[in-house]
Amino acid sequence: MFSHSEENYLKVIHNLELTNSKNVSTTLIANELQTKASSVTDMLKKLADKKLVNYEKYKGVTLTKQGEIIALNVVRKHRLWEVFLVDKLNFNWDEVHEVAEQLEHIKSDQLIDRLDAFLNYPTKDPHGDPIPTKNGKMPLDNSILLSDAHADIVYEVSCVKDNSKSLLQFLDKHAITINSEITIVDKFDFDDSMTVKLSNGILLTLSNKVSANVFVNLK
Amino acid sequence: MFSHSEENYLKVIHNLELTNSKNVSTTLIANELQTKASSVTDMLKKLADKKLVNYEKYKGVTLTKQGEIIALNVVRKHRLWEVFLVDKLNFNWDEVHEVAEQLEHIKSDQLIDRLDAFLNYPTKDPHGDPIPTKNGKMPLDNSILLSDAHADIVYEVSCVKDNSKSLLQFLDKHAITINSEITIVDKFDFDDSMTVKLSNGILLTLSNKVSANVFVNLK
DNA sequence: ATATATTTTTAGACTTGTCTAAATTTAAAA
DNA sequence: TTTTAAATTTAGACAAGTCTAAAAATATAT
Ligand SMILES: [Mn+2]
Ligand SMILES: [Mn+2]
Ligand SMILES: [Mn+2]
Ligand SMILES: [Mn+2]
Repeated sequence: MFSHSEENYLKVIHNLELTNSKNVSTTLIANELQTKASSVTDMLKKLADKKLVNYEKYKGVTLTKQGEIIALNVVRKHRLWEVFLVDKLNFNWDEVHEVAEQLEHIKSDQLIDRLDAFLNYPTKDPHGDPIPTKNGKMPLDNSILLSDAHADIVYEVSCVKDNSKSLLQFLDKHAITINSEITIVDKFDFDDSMTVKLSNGILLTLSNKVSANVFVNLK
Repeated sequence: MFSHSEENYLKVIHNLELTNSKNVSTTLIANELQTKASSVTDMLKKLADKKLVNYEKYKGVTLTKQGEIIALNVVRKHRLWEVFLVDKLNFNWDEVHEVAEQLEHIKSDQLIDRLDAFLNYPTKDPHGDPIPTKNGKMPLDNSILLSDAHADIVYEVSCVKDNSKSLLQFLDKHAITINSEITIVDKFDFDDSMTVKLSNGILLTLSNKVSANVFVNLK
């Protein structure tokens, strides 16, 4: 079994492997975990000893197969609990992260299997992120960023990249949720902002900061 | 906020205050927590520094008001999670303890309030133990041990004292659950065993070990 | 290519929670 | 009331996880 701390490191490394370059750097991990670079170095050595990461001094890390399996399992638990909190306990999608951050470390395969069944085998969490399967496969998704999407095509919101309260509450205010229909009406070079139309006909202007954090799919 | 370890100590001390004498001894705590007496002494000093226990060298401990509030909150969370596991995730009552032991440490008042509502404000856990209220009151119960009960009176099972798998599975096998109707037909001085009749008419002989671990109420 | 800045690692320390072994206190027995 | 036994505490150690400050390595800029 692995500690909360080890699990958090593995999860963050996995996350950074997806979004950033191949070899994840010490500082990136430190920022993500709100800790110090020296602490990260210490932990990377321990994880390397346990064959959970490939670590070479000054070169950053990658997860080993074993490390990835554990990371995906933590992500799976995190996202299943988020679904539980939103679907069953009526949490809002901007309120679930901190609690799921704790719940993801509960050790019981039976618990997760039954929770999965209770929730009707969801494939996405409340933020549109895919839930890894029991056998450690992360479902693929061919979404694109709204900021890279084209005008006059009907898309639907599939996922939010940034799970911060401020973005989630912003989207709430403008009635944009997962599966919302959205069409780009106009794009502005000056600041990369855009005007979009929602299914209820309402027109909105979104900054690049927003559109670069919302994934969409062809409807 | 308090650590898992501190919470476990407070919970166990609370438990021992109820079942044993007033001042809880170091060894009792050590046994209950599967740890060493010297570790307990160390922790008692820390808890005393934080004003959570009244501790005098060689004299054992009692919880302070503050300590009791925290202990009752942990017990509340433990028991609510047990209800969740049994009622919603179809766990058997002998399978929930270890998982609840972990879940009881999740920190979120909002989570517990909503879980409580989701479960319909239960007052007892799957083992018949009362669930402390949000404001730290432990509901009273005037149950008596089956071993102290009288013959030819109809009782109902209210609670099990021992939550071990072996007792719970024994009761399962003989279809004795919380709220089961039970009448003592005969008591035997020789080994303090007894013959009881269940509502379905079935007669059973129970050892003292069993009857001394089952609480009943007048029906 | 050399100097400067940034990143990463080491060295040494601290906290929490635990342990063993030895000393001390309290309780029980002779 | 001694003596013996049991319970409790102290002393000293260790692992996990973190930190600060300083050294070493790498990347960037002139
Ligand atoms: Mn976490
Ligand atoms: Mn999420
Ligand atoms: Mn616990
Ligand atoms: Mn219980």
